[in-house]
Amino acid sequence: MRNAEFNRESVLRAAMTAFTNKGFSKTSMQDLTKATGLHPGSIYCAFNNKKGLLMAAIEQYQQDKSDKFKQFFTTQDSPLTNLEHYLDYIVNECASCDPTRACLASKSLSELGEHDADVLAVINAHFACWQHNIETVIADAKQANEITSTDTNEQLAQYLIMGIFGLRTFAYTQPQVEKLQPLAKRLLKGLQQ
Amino acid sequence: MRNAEFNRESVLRAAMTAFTNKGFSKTSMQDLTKATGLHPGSIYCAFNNKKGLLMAAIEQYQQDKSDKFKQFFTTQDSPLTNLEHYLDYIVNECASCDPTRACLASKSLSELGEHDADVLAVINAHFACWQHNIETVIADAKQANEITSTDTNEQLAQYLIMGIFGLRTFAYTQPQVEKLQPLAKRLLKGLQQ
DNA sequence: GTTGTTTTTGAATGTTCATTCAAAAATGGT
DNA sequence: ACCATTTTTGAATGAACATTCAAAAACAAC
Repeated sequence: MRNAEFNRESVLRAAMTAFTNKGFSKTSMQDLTKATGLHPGSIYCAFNNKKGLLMAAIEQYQQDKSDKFKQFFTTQDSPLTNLEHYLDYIVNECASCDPTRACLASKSLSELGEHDADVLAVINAHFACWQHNIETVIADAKQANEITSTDTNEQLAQYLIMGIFGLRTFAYTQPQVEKLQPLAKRLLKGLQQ
Repeated sequence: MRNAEFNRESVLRAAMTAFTNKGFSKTSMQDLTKATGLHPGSIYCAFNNKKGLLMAAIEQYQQDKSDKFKQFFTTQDSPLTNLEHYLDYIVNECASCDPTRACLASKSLSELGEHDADVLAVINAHFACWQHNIETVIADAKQANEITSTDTNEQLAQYLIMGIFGLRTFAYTQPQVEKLQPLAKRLLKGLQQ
């Protein structure tokens, strides 16, 4: 017996960054060995192949994003206030020049989702987790009478997810905070109808 | 002197489909020669290289989409009715299994936009054209008192574009019409606030 | 019909890439 | 301390790829 030397999480976060930067195809194994500090053989031993590393990275991404999400919604403020702060955070993320501002899941979905069922499954799991987290927040907001819509939590959560998808794509072409902010505000208002 | 034998538009539409299917990186020159019917040398003679063919294809895409758009808004119905029909069309497109349901511009943006200024310029031109077309429609709708918002046409157009971006991405993961339809309706309602 | 120019053809080129593998090193169990 | 097992190492492999190029064919102009 012998345990792997490397730290799995930090390797996966390095891979996450690399994949988010260049996309799956354009990220070479050489890029990945450089980013993770692992030699090719180690990567293949631990993750099977390049695709396996991507899938593991997306799973880590899900975990990290879910943790971050919950940070925003375990405060003493009201659900809707938290949601505003969450959207502010996303707007600033979109407007930043940090290469990690892109969503690894959306990017991988666009690149591979239609042609690779394995990757699609991991991505769908991520979005299902996200949707579930949002549904919980919406339920809380309804209970607090901050949302009075008669639509299901599922529908409202999907609307918000759609909006954030759109915000992210929009920001690729026009990343100015002063343009993104009003879009986010209008999105939030849409929850109330 | 000698004129090229091939029909430029149909070659570009074939390339469009190929690129939309697999993305830029995964579409090989072999794929492209098969799809277009041109030999490698001819492609390089006419478009410089693979990237040149992509850019020309995106320009053709802009033309085709703009034409299609205008079809929807040269009717005897009111602007807002036309807009509804337009969104219905997009919803059905998103829900279909046609590989061309993806947007070549968004897909290329996600894959190359951050790393290639040439491609980004062509994509930005496409979206600017689209935004301009939508602004015109919104101006018409305001004039017909179908939209009373005090926001600028630009802001409202950007909101709609963001929404359609989001709808498209959302449809990758949940392509059922019955889920997309309500999202589109809510999007339209958002124009009125 | 001849000439000059351009396109077409498709095999050849050289690079880049994901993956493999066998040897070496490291570790946990006893 | 020793064995069994696993990981690490990094050069080697073979396939896939974008691009080039020189010869051939097609055309327009006259």
